[in-house]
Amino acid sequence: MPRKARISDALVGLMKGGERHAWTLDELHAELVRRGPAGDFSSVFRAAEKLAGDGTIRKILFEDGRARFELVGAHHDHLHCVRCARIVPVPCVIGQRDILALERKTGVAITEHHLVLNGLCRECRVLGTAAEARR
Amino acid sequence: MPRKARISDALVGLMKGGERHAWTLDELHAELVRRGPAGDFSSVFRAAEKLAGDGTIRKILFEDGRARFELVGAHHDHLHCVRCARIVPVPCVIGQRDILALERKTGVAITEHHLVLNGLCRECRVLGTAAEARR
DNA sequence: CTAAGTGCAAATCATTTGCAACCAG
DNA sequence: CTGGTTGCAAATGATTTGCACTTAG
Repeated sequence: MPRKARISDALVGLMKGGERHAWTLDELHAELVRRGPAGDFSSVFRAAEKLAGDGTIRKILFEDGRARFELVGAHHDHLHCVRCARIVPVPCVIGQRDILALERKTGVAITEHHLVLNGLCRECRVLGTAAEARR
Repeated sequence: MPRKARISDALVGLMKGGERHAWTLDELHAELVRRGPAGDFSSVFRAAEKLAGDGTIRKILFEDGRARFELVGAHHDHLHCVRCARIVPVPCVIGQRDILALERKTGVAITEHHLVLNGLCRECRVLGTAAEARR
């Protein structure tokens, strides 16, 4: 192994910090610049891609068209807060039973799922009303 | 209302044709060119955006990073076939009960969801094996 | 007339790639 | 040395926008 993967390590560090659950490349890069290790955007991109290849982190695409990265861990789904745009992990609401029933009914074979719930996170729910969120 | 929205009409026609469930802009444009009305790509884009604004169609983003448009109708979820890349509508497996339980448990407020199942559509399941799909 | 619809070219946005410079083992 | 890592610049790919032109009402 030649040269230390300073950016990769920093990324994992950030993500383990728990300040956010899912990070865009911009957020990762900005935070790296702010916190010190700096680094070029493309290096952040490559480090993230590599970590995703390793299986250390996972890349997910949301409706806003930007990819986000999160640490790989127990399966969970995501709430995309329409107010603060933050991604919040929530326990999975889809049962294996539901999947099996669907496979039987439709003839498809399912290997994984990706559920995004849109709404308000706990913090924003307190600040705004549900009606406001629908605007 | 000045001038007839020839492209918009053609798009709705295509989508009602049912040849596909969800269309990328490229697919819509290509089909328009092939079938006759032709039209510029940006016009297709604008017509689709407008229809989406109307509520006639819906825009969805998938993991491959391209937006797709589908007619608005009864709620359903989507199977993204990992073999033929086609989007297939499937009945929704998420119960209102599950959502309510999640809201109560986590304190979030959910207004809608977007579930993508990855796997094999019925046709591809016959051609390939599930093992092949996991590669 | 007049405003929505259209075409063409150019701009944007987020990513992705090419390539030369670097450096721990 | 060597091959993974980095920075900088330039290329992509999909989408979006600016602007002048067209045409149904």
